Amino acid sequence: MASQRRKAREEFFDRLDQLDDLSDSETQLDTSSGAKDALRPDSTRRSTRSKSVKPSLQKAASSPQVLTAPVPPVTLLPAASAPGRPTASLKRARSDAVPPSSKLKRNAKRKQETVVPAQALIFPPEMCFLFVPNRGLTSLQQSQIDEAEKHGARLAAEFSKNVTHIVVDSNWTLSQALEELPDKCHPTGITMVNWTWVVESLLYGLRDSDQHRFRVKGATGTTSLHQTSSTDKRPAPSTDHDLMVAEPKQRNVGQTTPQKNGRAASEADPELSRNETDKNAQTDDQDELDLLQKEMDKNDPAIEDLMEHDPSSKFEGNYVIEQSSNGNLEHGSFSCMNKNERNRSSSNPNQVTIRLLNQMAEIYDANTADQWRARAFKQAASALARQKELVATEEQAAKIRGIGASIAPKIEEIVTKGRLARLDEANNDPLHKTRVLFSRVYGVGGAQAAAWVAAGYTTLDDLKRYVGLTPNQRIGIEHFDDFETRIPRAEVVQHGLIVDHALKQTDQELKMYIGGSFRRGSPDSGDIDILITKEGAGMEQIQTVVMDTLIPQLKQQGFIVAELASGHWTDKETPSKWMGASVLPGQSIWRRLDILFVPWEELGAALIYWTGNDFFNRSLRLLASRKKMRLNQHGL
DNA sequence: AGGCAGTACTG
DNA sequence: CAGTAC
DNA sequence: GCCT
Repeated sequence: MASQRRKAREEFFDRLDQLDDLSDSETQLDTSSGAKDALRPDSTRRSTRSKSVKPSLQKAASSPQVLTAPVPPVTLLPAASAPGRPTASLKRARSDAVPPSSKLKRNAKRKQETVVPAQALIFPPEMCFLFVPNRGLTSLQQSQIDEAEKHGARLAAEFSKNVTHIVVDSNWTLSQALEELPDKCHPTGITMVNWTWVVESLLYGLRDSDQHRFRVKGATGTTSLHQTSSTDKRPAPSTDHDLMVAEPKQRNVGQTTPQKNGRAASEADPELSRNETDKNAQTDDQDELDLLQKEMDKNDPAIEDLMEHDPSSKFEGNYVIEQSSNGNLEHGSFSCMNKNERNRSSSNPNQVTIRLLNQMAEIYDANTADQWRARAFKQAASALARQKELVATEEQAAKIRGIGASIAPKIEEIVTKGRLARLDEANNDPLHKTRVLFSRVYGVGGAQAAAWVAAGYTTLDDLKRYVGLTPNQRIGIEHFDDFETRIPRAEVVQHGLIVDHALKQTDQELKMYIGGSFRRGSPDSGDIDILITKEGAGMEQIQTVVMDTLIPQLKQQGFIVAELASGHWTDKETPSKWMGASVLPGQSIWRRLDILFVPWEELGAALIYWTGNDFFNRSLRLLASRKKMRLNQHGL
């Protein structure tokens, strides 16, 4: 029995290995494949969590290390450099060597590494930074500069010929920055970047400075002030595949990624379905990012090495056998088996339809009894998001998986009339609208919203006066707009840095990962998910450190402004997460922050879960359950 | 007709 | 436990 | 509401 189960699990992983082949070294799929070895060893350990690690778990326990091995550890966020492209790293680990091509590059760094032991050189020695301003810095900025220095940054006290990079406070404009510089200085040929560039480089390795998000406010990118990035790329051309995250999605829009069976690919982002602002995302970054990607692929032979060493090929046989013995599990039924589909958001011709369908979903979502109908609308919308052509007729629509007899005509209606009667109907019903509004409050669902509407409340202000609010709901109302505002990627990084900074003061060995849509490469996120782990540590240990030290410290410094849920100890269970809100210094907008306590052995499963997206997770779990297994955030 | 992911936290 | 969130 |  036990061996059967093990075998079944092996097969499951073989399928995941197979996915490596389908996956495109970006987003969810490689996360799962990279994490799978960590996941593999034990599923029952939850009950034995506090016991010592069994020998069979060694692989799991060491897996993140293995993943990290080929790249120099980044001290600021040590773990960050590992699993971003787990597929790649895993493959490298399996072939037991750094690919020759990247060996060369890394050897070039060896010298400095001995000078700065245990530190990864991020900034090559020829770079010299002038920070603007360089006085009156916040302590956070100061610590970031220190960190940069530890990673090879040379700092200039004032402007000189040696300066290669001028790093400007992200809130400063170009003209403000220029005022800080000596009159005569005309920084031609000097790269001007904003603070984010340094921060992201610290986190993920040297970033290409020639990207929009690193541009100094008010700079036009092509001025003489903004040198091209070629000099940046030379010293460390391959840093990108050390990322813990996918690059922002839009970059690959131009790439064609043929589907296995003509059918559309993965489900859409939750972001996509929940928030249409996503869809207007930076078109202007696309070309740039696309070019960057091509450039990197071209410049980085390591990528080809990885392809050659692709281990998935050896599982081909298994895959075929399994398929024939499991006819039901037709490949196309599981979105988690599909390659990530890019080319959705901005360029999708079905945008209007998608938006309206998602509004339908939101309406049904506000009604607990209609959760499945809501789910169907969301899935239909995400199916449309994968279409490359406009779906205009009922017949076209009905052919798409996930769109059936009821939604298909609605799609035609939307395309021909530009509106959906059923939706207008709901929107014209004030009670309906109010219910939807209320259910958007954090801590309020369909049941509560309906009850309040029934009780005659009509506005959020009404609710504020209502005494029966839970503390969380009150926060949800007070910060209704805050929590609905998307968080730019750069700000997610800032939150991560602050947490990491506090973390390091507590225990150098604590590691953190930013998960969620950030990890999938989204240009913005709805909330911030931070996983905290430590080699060899169990849930209790992480929980204790975080709750006793980290959270209080972050509260004290005014970063954490609210606690929404922090769990409680029971006989058997250790709290596994903390949920709350944080604010960046000098800002006022509250952000939803989740901190997850991840036992070292569960890192693989946790990364799968907390990278998502939702549809991917649900699909993968469904697949597991069809195979008589269960997948959750702790393991398989 | 029955399933649709699986778990954690609050009150 | 129901409701809510992830 | 869709799929099996």
